[in-house]
Amino acid sequence: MSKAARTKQFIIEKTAPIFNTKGYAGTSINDLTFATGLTKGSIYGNFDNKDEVALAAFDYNFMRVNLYIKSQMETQTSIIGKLLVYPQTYRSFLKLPFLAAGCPITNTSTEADDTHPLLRSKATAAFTYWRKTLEFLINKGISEGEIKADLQVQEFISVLTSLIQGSFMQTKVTGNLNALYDSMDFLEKLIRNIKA
Amino acid sequence: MSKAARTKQFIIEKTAPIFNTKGYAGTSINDLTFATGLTKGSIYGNFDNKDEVALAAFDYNFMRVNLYIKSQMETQTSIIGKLLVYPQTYRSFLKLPFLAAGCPITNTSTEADDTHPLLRSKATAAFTYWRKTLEFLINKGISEGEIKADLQVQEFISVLTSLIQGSFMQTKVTGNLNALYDSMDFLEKLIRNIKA
DNA sequence: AATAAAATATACCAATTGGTATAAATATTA
DNA sequence: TAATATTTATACCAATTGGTATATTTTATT
Repeated sequence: MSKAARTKQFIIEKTAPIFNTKGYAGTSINDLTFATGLTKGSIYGNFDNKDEVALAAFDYNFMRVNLYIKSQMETQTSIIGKLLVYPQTYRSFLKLPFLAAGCPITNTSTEADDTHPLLRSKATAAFTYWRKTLEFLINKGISEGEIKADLQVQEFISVLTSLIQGSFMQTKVTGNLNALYDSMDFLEKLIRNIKA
Repeated sequence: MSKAARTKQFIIEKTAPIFNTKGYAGTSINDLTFATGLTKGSIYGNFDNKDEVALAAFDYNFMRVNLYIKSQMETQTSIIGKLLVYPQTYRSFLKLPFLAAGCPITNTSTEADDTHPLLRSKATAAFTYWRKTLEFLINKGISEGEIKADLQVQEFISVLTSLIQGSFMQTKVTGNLNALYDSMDFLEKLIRNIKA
Protein backbone atom coordinates (compact mmCIF):
# COMPACT_ATOMS: atom_id res chain seq x y z
CA MET A 1 0.00 0.00 0.00
CA SER A 2 1.61 3.24 -1.16
CA LYS A 3 1.77 6.39 0.94
CA ALA A 4 -0.81 8.01 -1.33
CA ALA A 5 -3.23 5.13 -0.92
CA ARG A 6 -2.74 5.16 2.81
CA THR A 7 -3.37 8.90 3.06
CA LYS A 8 -6.45 8.61 0.90
CA GLN A 9 -7.76 5.89 3.19
CA PHE A 10 -6.85 7.97 6.23
CA ILE A 11 -8.82 10.94 4.89
CA ILE A 12 -11.84 8.75 4.21
CA GLU A 13 -11.80 7.18 7.65
CA LYS A 14 -11.48 10.49 9.45
CA THR A 15 -14.03 12.40 7.40
CA ALA A 16 -16.69 9.69 6.98
CA PRO A 17 -18.20 10.32 10.44
CA ILE A 18 -18.33 14.06 9.73
CA PHE A 19 -20.27 13.60 6.51
CA ASN A 20 -22.60 11.17 8.26
CA THR A 21 -23.25 13.62 11.08
CA LYS A 22 -23.39 16.98 9.33
CA GLY A 23 -24.45 15.89 5.88
CA TYR A 24 -22.95 16.85 2.53
CA ALA A 25 -24.04 20.49 2.47
CA GLY A 26 -23.25 20.91 6.15
CA THR A 27 -19.67 19.68 5.83
CA SER A 28 -17.04 22.18 4.65
CA ILE A 29 -13.52 21.58 3.37
CA ASN A 30 -12.38 23.20 6.58
CA ASP A 31 -14.16 20.49 8.53
CA LEU A 32 -12.17 17.97 6.53
CA THR A 33 -8.81 19.59 7.27
CA PHE A 34 -9.78 19.81 10.92
CA ALA A 35 -10.80 16.17 11.15
CA THR A 36 -7.66 14.93 9.42
CA GLY A 37 -5.11 17.45 10.65
CA LEU A 38 -4.05 17.80 7.01
CA THR A 39 -4.11 20.92 4.87
CA LYS A 40 -6.32 21.76 1.96
CA GLY A 41 -3.56 21.06 -0.54
CA SER A 42 -3.11 17.64 0.89
CA ILE A 43 -6.78 16.78 0.57
CA TYR A 44 -7.05 18.16 -2.95
CA GLY A 45 -3.91 16.24 -3.85
CA ASN A 46 -5.72 13.02 -3.07
CA PHE A 47 -9.24 13.90 -4.22
CA ASP A 48 -10.46 15.95 -7.14
CA ASN A 49 -13.15 17.77 -5.16
CA LYS A 50 -15.51 17.64 -2.21
CA ASP A 51 -17.87 15.35 -4.09
CA GLU A 52 -15.26 12.64 -4.41
CA VAL A 53 -14.52 12.68 -0.70
CA ALA A 54 -18.22 12.55 0.12
CA LEU A 55 -18.87 9.64 -2.21
CA ALA A 56 -15.90 7.69 -0.83
CA ALA A 57 -17.04 8.51 2.70
CA PHE A 58 -20.49 7.13 1.99
CA ASP A 59 -19.01 3.92 0.59
CA TYR A 60 -16.91 3.60 3.70
CA ASN A 61 -19.81 4.24 6.09
CA PHE A 62 -22.02 1.77 4.28
CA MET A 63 -19.28 -0.83 4.14
CA ARG A 64 -18.70 -0.63 7.88
CA VAL A 65 -22.33 -1.35 8.67
CA ASN A 66 -22.27 -4.09 6.08
CA LEU A 67 -19.15 -5.80 7.36
CA TYR A 68 -20.48 -5.75 10.89
CA ILE A 69 -23.79 -7.34 9.85
CA LYS A 70 -21.95 -9.93 7.79
CA SER A 71 -19.64 -10.87 10.65
CA GLN A 72 -22.58 -11.19 13.03
CA MET A 73 -24.40 -13.39 10.53
CA GLU A 74 -21.45 -15.73 10.36
CA THR A 75 -21.98 -16.60 14.01
CA GLN A 76 -25.46 -17.86 13.09
CA THR A 77 -26.19 -21.14 11.35
CA SER A 78 -29.92 -20.81 10.60
CA ILE A 79 -31.42 -18.35 8.15
CA ILE A 80 -33.83 -17.12 10.84
CA GLY A 81 -30.82 -16.54 13.08
CA LYS A 82 -29.08 -14.56 10.36
CA LEU A 83 -32.17 -12.42 9.73
CA LEU A 84 -32.43 -11.67 13.44
CA VAL A 85 -29.02 -10.02 13.22
CA TYR A 86 -30.69 -6.93 11.73
CA PRO A 87 -32.98 -6.07 14.63
CA GLN A 88 -30.27 -7.05 17.09
CA THR A 89 -27.74 -4.75 15.43
CA TYR A 90 -29.95 -1.67 15.25
CA ARG A 91 -31.23 -2.30 18.74
CA SER A 92 -27.71 -1.87 20.07
CA PHE A 93 -26.76 1.07 17.86
CA LEU A 94 -25.54 3.12 20.81
CA LYS A 95 -22.64 0.71 21.27
CA LEU A 96 -21.72 0.79 17.58
CA PRO A 97 -19.69 3.87 16.66
CA PHE A 98 -20.53 3.68 12.94
CA LEU A 99 -24.25 3.83 13.75
CA ALA A 100 -24.17 6.38 16.54
CA ALA A 101 -24.49 9.33 14.13
CA GLY A 102 -27.39 7.60 12.40
CA CYS A 103 -27.70 5.12 9.59
CA PRO A 104 -25.65 6.37 6.63
CA ILE A 105 -28.31 5.18 4.20
CA THR A 106 -31.08 7.14 5.92
CA ASN A 107 -28.98 10.25 6.38
CA THR A 108 -27.77 10.27 2.80
CA SER A 109 -31.17 9.40 1.37
CA THR A 110 -33.08 12.23 2.96
CA GLU A 111 -30.49 14.84 2.12
CA ALA A 112 -29.59 13.74 -1.37
CA ASP A 113 -32.91 12.60 -2.83
CA ASP A 114 -33.69 15.98 -4.33
CA THR A 115 -30.32 17.68 -4.35
CA HIS A 116 -27.31 15.47 -5.11
CA PRO A 117 -27.73 12.92 -7.93
CA LEU A 118 -24.42 11.16 -7.32
CA LEU A 119 -25.01 10.64 -3.61
CA ARG A 120 -28.58 9.74 -4.32
CA SER A 121 -27.55 6.94 -6.65
CA LYS A 122 -25.17 5.66 -3.98
CA ALA A 123 -28.03 5.54 -1.49
CA THR A 124 -30.29 3.86 -4.01
CA ALA A 125 -27.63 1.26 -4.76
CA ALA A 126 -27.26 0.61 -1.04
CA PHE A 127 -30.97 -0.15 -0.75
CA THR A 128 -30.82 -2.39 -3.79
CA TYR A 129 -27.88 -4.26 -2.33
CA TRP A 130 -29.60 -4.64 1.03
CA ARG A 131 -32.76 -5.98 -0.57
CA LYS A 132 -30.79 -8.40 -2.77
CA THR A 133 -28.97 -9.73 0.28
CA LEU A 134 -32.28 -10.32 2.05
CA GLU A 135 -33.84 -11.89 -1.03
CA PHE A 136 -30.96 -14.31 -1.38
CA LEU A 137 -31.12 -15.31 2.28
CA ILE A 138 -34.89 -15.77 2.33
CA ASN A 139 -34.99 -17.72 -0.92
CA LYS A 140 -32.27 -19.98 0.45
CA GLY A 141 -34.37 -20.48 3.57
CA ILE A 142 -37.41 -21.34 1.49
CA SER A 143 -35.60 -23.84 -0.74
CA GLU A 144 -34.04 -25.51 2.30
CA GLY A 145 -37.45 -25.78 3.96
CA GLU A 146 -36.61 -23.51 6.89
CA ILE A 147 -38.94 -20.73 5.79
CA LYS A 148 -42.59 -20.92 4.73
CA ALA A 149 -42.85 -21.44 0.98
CA ASP A 150 -45.83 -19.09 0.63
CA LEU A 151 -44.06 -16.07 2.15
CA GLN A 152 -44.56 -12.85 0.21
CA VAL A 153 -40.84 -12.20 -0.08
CA GLN A 154 -40.84 -8.66 -1.48
CA GLU A 155 -43.43 -7.44 0.99
CA PHE A 156 -41.53 -8.99 3.86
CA ILE A 157 -38.33 -7.27 2.73
CA SER A 158 -40.09 -3.92 2.42
CA VAL A 159 -41.54 -4.23 5.90
CA LEU A 160 -38.23 -5.28 7.44
CA THR A 161 -36.23 -2.44 5.90
CA SER A 162 -38.93 0.16 6.59
CA LEU A 163 -39.31 -0.83 10.22
CA ILE A 164 -35.57 -0.54 10.75
CA GLN A 165 -35.09 2.76 8.95
CA GLY A 166 -38.21 4.38 10.34
CA SER A 167 -37.81 3.35 13.95
CA PHE A 168 -34.11 4.07 14.07
CA MET A 169 -34.62 7.55 12.68
CA GLN A 170 -37.42 8.25 15.12
CA THR A 171 -35.38 7.13 18.07
CA LYS A 172 -32.34 9.10 16.91
CA VAL A 173 -34.20 12.38 16.82
CA THR A 174 -36.43 11.98 19.86
CA GLY A 175 -33.79 10.34 22.02
CA ASN A 176 -36.44 7.90 23.19
CA LEU A 177 -35.38 4.30 22.69
CA ASN A 178 -38.90 2.89 23.00
CA ALA A 179 -39.88 3.43 19.37
CA LEU A 180 -36.81 1.46 18.31
CA TYR A 181 -37.27 -1.31 20.87
CA ASP A 182 -40.99 -1.62 20.11
CA SER A 183 -40.38 -1.91 16.39
CA MET A 184 -37.51 -4.34 16.79
CA ASP A 185 -39.59 -6.49 19.14
CA PHE A 186 -42.28 -6.57 16.51
CA LEU A 187 -39.80 -7.29 13.72
CA GLU A 188 -38.30 -10.18 15.66
CA LYS A 189 -41.75 -11.70 16.07
CA LEU A 190 -42.31 -11.27 12.33
CA ILE A 191 -39.03 -12.98 11.53
CA ARG A 192 -39.66 -15.91 13.86
CA ASN A 193 -43.11 -16.22 12.38
CA ILE A 194 -41.93 -16.97 8.84
CA LYS A 195 -40.44 -20.24 10.07
CA ALA A 196 -41.93 -23.15 8.14
CA MET B 1 -54.35 40.87 8.94
CA SER B 2 -51.69 43.57 8.64
CA LYS B 3 -49.39 43.94 5.67
CA ALA B 4 -46.49 42.74 7.82
CA ALA B 5 -48.34 39.63 8.90
CA ARG B 6 -49.32 38.90 5.33
CA THR B 7 -45.75 39.30 4.08
CA LYS B 8 -44.46 37.11 6.86
CA GLN B 9 -46.96 34.44 5.91
CA PHE B 10 -46.07 34.88 2.24
CA ILE B 11 -42.39 34.33 2.99
CA ILE B 12 -43.14 31.20 4.99
CA GLU B 13 -45.36 29.71 2.30
CA LYS B 14 -42.88 30.37 -0.47
CA THR B 15 -39.78 29.21 1.40
CA ALA B 16 -41.19 26.20 3.23
CA PRO B 17 -40.86 23.91 0.20
CA ILE B 18 -37.26 25.06 -0.31
CA PHE B 19 -36.27 24.17 3.24
CA ASN B 20 -38.03 20.83 2.92
CA THR B 21 -36.21 20.04 -0.31
CA LYS B 22 -32.72 21.41 0.27
CA GLY B 23 -32.56 21.22 4.04
CA TYR B 24 -31.48 23.89 6.48
CA ALA B 25 -27.76 23.94 5.64
CA GLY B 26 -28.50 23.62 1.94
CA THR B 27 -30.81 26.62 1.81
CA SER B 28 -29.22 30.07 1.53
CA ILE B 29 -30.72 33.51 2.11
CA ASN B 30 -30.38 33.99 -1.61
CA ASP B 31 -32.64 30.99 -2.17
CA LEU B 32 -35.20 32.73 0.02
CA THR B 33 -35.08 36.00 -1.93
CA PHE B 34 -35.33 34.02 -5.16
CA ALA B 35 -38.33 32.00 -3.99
CA THR B 36 -40.19 35.06 -2.72
CA GLY B 37 -39.09 37.70 -5.22
CA LEU B 38 -38.33 39.89 -2.20
CA THR B 39 -35.02 41.39 -1.21
CA LYS B 40 -32.81 40.54 1.71
CA GLY B 41 -33.88 43.63 3.62
CA SER B 42 -37.47 42.61 3.27
CA ILE B 43 -36.84 39.17 4.67
CA TYR B 44 -34.73 40.43 7.55
CA GLY B 45 -37.38 43.03 8.26
CA ASN B 46 -39.83 40.25 8.97
CA PHE B 47 -37.52 37.67 10.54
CA ASP B 48 -34.57 38.06 12.87
CA ASN B 49 -32.42 35.51 11.10
CA LYS B 50 -32.34 32.38 8.95
CA ASP B 51 -33.16 30.19 11.94
CA GLU B 52 -36.49 31.91 12.49
CA VAL B 53 -37.53 31.41 8.88
CA ALA B 54 -36.51 27.77 9.01
CA LEU B 55 -38.42 27.11 12.22
CA ALA B 56 -41.54 28.82 10.89
CA ALA B 57 -41.17 26.89 7.63
CA PHE B 58 -41.04 23.60 9.50
CA ASP B 59 -44.18 24.49 11.46
CA TYR B 60 -45.91 25.34 8.22
CA ASN B 61 -44.83 22.14 6.46
CA PHE B 62 -45.88 20.02 9.42
CA MET B 63 -49.19 21.83 9.75
CA ARG B 64 -50.05 21.24 6.11
CA VAL B 65 -49.58 17.48 6.42
CA ASN B 66 -51.52 17.60 9.65
CA LEU B 67 -54.47 19.56 8.31
CA TYR B 68 -54.73 17.25 5.33
CA ILE B 69 -54.77 14.14 7.54
CA LYS B 70 -57.30 15.73 9.85
CA SER B 71 -59.63 16.68 6.98
CA GLN B 72 -59.41 13.17 5.55
CA MET B 73 -60.19 11.69 8.95
CA GLU B 74 -63.33 13.78 9.18
CA THR B 75 -64.72 11.90 6.21
CA GLN B 76 -64.46 8.68 8.24
CA THR B 77 -66.78 7.65 11.02
CA SER B 78 -64.99 4.61 12.44
CA ILE B 79 -61.68 4.70 14.26
CA ILE B 80 -60.31 2.00 11.96
CA GLY B 81 -61.34 4.19 9.02
CA LYS B 82 -59.56 7.16 10.54
CA LEU B 83 -56.40 5.15 11.13
CA LEU B 84 -56.46 3.95 7.54
CA VAL B 85 -56.11 7.58 6.44
CA TYR B 86 -52.37 7.39 7.23
CA PRO B 87 -51.44 4.62 4.79
CA GLN B 88 -53.83 6.05 2.23
CA THR B 89 -52.27 9.49 2.46
CA TYR B 90 -48.67 8.40 2.16
CA ARG B 91 -49.55 5.96 -0.59
CA SER B 92 -50.71 8.87 -2.73
CA PHE B 93 -47.89 11.24 -1.83
CA LEU B 94 -47.11 11.98 -5.47
CA LYS B 95 -50.41 13.81 -5.79
CA LEU B 96 -49.85 15.83 -2.62
CA PRO B 97 -47.55 18.82 -3.18
CA PHE B 98 -46.62 19.16 0.50
CA LEU B 99 -45.34 15.58 0.54
CA ALA B 100 -43.68 15.47 -2.86
CA ALA B 101 -40.35 16.76 -1.50
CA GLY B 102 -40.51 14.20 1.28
CA CYS B 103 -42.00 14.10 4.73
CA PRO B 104 -40.94 17.25 6.62
CA ILE B 105 -40.53 15.26 9.84
CA THR B 106 -38.16 12.77 8.24
CA ASN B 107 -36.18 15.39 6.37
CA THR B 108 -35.79 17.61 9.40
CA SER B 109 -35.06 14.74 11.76
CA THR B 110 -32.16 13.28 9.82
CA GLU B 111 -30.52 16.62 9.19
CA ALA B 112 -31.07 18.23 12.57
CA ASP B 113 -30.60 15.37 15.00
CA ASP B 114 -26.91 16.06 15.51
CA THR B 115 -26.58 19.60 14.23
CA HIS B 116 -29.47 21.95 14.95
CA PRO B 117 -31.00 21.76 18.45
CA LEU B 118 -33.92 24.09 17.71
CA LEU B 119 -35.00 22.26 14.58
CA ARG B 120 -34.40 18.98 16.32
CA SER B 121 -36.78 19.86 19.12
CA LYS B 122 -39.38 20.84 16.53
CA ALA B 123 -39.03 17.43 14.91
CA THR B 124 -39.19 15.70 18.28
CA ALA B 125 -42.33 17.63 19.18
CA ALA B 126 -43.88 16.62 15.87
CA PHE B 127 -43.31 12.96 16.67
CA THR B 128 -44.74 13.41 20.15
CA TYR B 129 -47.81 15.10 18.72
CA TRP B 130 -48.28 12.38 16.12
CA ARG B 131 -48.03 9.64 18.74
CA LYS B 132 -50.44 11.45 21.09
CA THR B 133 -52.97 11.78 18.29
CA LEU B 134 -52.72 8.05 17.57
CA GLU B 135 -52.91 7.19 21.25
CA PHE B 136 -56.04 9.23 21.69
CA LEU B 137 -57.72 7.64 18.66
CA ILE B 138 -56.81 4.10 19.62
CA ASN B 139 -57.84 4.49 23.25
CA LYS B 140 -61.15 5.91 22.09
CA GLY B 141 -61.54 2.88 19.83
CA ILE B 142 -60.80 0.54 22.72
CA SER B 143 -63.21 2.21 25.14
CA GLU B 144 -65.94 2.19 22.51
CA GLY B 145 -65.36 -1.49 21.85
CA GLU B 146 -64.25 -1.03 18.23
CA ILE B 147 -60.65 -2.03 18.90
CA LYS B 148 -59.31 -5.06 20.75
CA ALA B 149 -58.85 -4.28 24.42
CA ASP B 150 -55.59 -6.23 24.69
CA LEU B 151 -53.81 -4.26 21.94
CA GLN B 152 -50.27 -3.22 22.83
CA VAL B 153 -50.92 0.42 22.05
CA GLN B 154 -47.41 1.84 22.23
CA GLU B 155 -45.92 -0.96 20.15
CA PHE B 156 -48.65 -0.53 17.57
CA ILE B 157 -47.96 3.19 17.35
CA SER B 158 -44.23 2.63 16.97
CA VAL B 159 -44.79 0.11 14.19
CA LEU B 160 -47.24 2.35 12.36
CA THR B 161 -45.02 5.44 12.43
CA SER B 162 -41.86 3.48 11.59
CA LEU B 163 -43.45 1.73 8.64
CA ILE B 164 -44.63 5.03 7.21
CA GLN B 165 -41.41 6.95 7.74
CA GLY B 166 -39.13 4.14 6.64
CA SER B 167 -41.01 3.08 3.55
CA PHE B 168 -41.71 6.60 2.37
CA MET B 169 -38.06 7.52 2.68
CA GLN B 170 -36.97 4.41 0.84
CA THR B 171 -39.36 5.04 -2.00
CA LYS B 172 -38.41 8.71 -2.21
CA VAL B 173 -34.74 7.94 -2.76
CA THR B 174 -35.00 4.85 -4.94
CA GLY B 175 -37.90 6.13 -7.01
CA ASN B 176 -39.44 2.66 -6.70
CA LEU B 177 -42.97 2.78 -5.36
CA ASN B 178 -43.06 -0.90 -4.41
CA ALA B 179 -41.41 -0.49 -1.02
CA LEU B 180 -44.07 2.08 -0.11
CA TYR B 181 -46.98 0.09 -1.50
CA ASP B 182 -45.78 -3.15 0.13
CA SER B 183 -45.42 -1.49 3.52
CA MET B 184 -48.74 0.32 3.28
CA ASP B 185 -50.48 -2.92 2.25
CA PHE B 186 -49.00 -4.54 5.30
CA LEU B 187 -49.92 -1.62 7.54
CA GLU B 188 -53.51 -1.66 6.32
CA LYS B 189 -53.74 -5.34 7.20
CA LEU B 190 -52.33 -4.55 10.65
CA ILE B 191 -54.88 -1.79 11.20
CA ARG B 192 -57.84 -3.90 10.09
CA ASN B 193 -56.55 -6.66 12.34
CA ILE B 194 -56.86 -4.67 15.57
CA LYS B 195 -60.65 -4.62 15.15
CA ALA B 196 -62.32 -6.15 18.18
C1' DA C 1 23.41 8.76 -2.07
C1' DA C 2 21.46 11.17 -6.08
C1' DT C 3 17.58 11.81 -8.68
C1' DA C 4 12.92 11.54 -10.14
C1' DA C 5 8.29 11.38 -8.61
C1' DA C 6 4.77 12.05 -5.57
C1' DA C 7 2.66 14.21 -1.59
C1' DT C 8 1.96 18.15 1.20
C1' DA C 9 1.89 23.13 2.73
C1' DT C 10 1.38 27.93 1.74
C1' DA C 11 -0.76 31.61 -0.13
C1' DC C 12 -3.94 33.03 -2.86
C1' DC C 13 -8.59 33.47 -5.77
C1' DA C 14 -13.47 34.85 -6.94
C1' DA C 15 -17.95 33.82 -5.32
C1' DT C 16 -21.08 33.18 -1.73
C1' DT C 17 -22.30 33.01 3.05
C1' DG C 18 -25.35 35.23 6.86
C1' DG C 19 -26.14 39.66 8.40
C1' DT C 20 -26.55 45.07 8.98
C1' DA C 21 -27.04 50.20 8.42
C1' DT C 22 -29.54 53.35 6.14
C1' DA C 23 -32.39 55.43 2.88
C1' DA C 24 -36.62 55.19 0.22
C1' DA C 25 -41.27 53.81 -0.22
C1' DT C 26 -45.53 52.38 1.53
C1' DA C 27 -49.34 51.80 5.11
C1' DT C 28 -51.67 53.24 8.97
C1' DT C 29 -53.63 56.48 11.96
C1' DA C 30 -55.04 61.11 13.77
C1' DT D 1 -54.64 65.02 4.27
C1' DA D 2 -50.60 65.22 7.21
C1' DA D 3 -47.84 62.91 10.37
C1' DT D 4 -46.17 58.74 11.90
C1' DA D 5 -44.96 54.14 11.85
C1' DT D 6 -43.92 50.31 9.34
C1' DT D 7 -42.06 47.84 5.42
C1' DT D 8 -38.91 47.30 1.73
C1' DA D 9 -34.68 48.20 -1.26
C1' DT D 10 -29.92 49.36 -1.77
C1' DA D 11 -25.42 49.03 -0.68
C1' DC D 12 -22.36 47.37 2.06
C1' DC D 13 -19.66 44.20 5.67
C1' DA D 14 -16.41 40.55 7.39
C1' DA D 15 -16.14 35.68 7.24
C1' DT D 16 -16.43 31.51 4.84
C1' DT D 17 -17.20 28.81 0.78
C1' DG D 18 -14.96 25.46 -2.75
C1' DG D 19 -11.00 25.46 -5.40
C1' DT D 20 -6.10 26.41 -7.55
C1' DA D 21 -1.12 27.59 -8.56
C1' DT D 22 3.12 27.04 -6.82
C1' DA D 23 6.69 26.12 -3.71
C1' DT D 24 8.44 22.84 -0.48
C1' DT D 25 8.96 18.58 1.58
C1' DT D 26 8.76 13.67 1.62
C1' DT D 27 8.92 9.18 -0.63
C1' DA D 28 10.42 5.77 -3.95
C1' DT D 29 13.73 4.32 -7.52
C1' DT D 30 18.28 3.76 -9.58
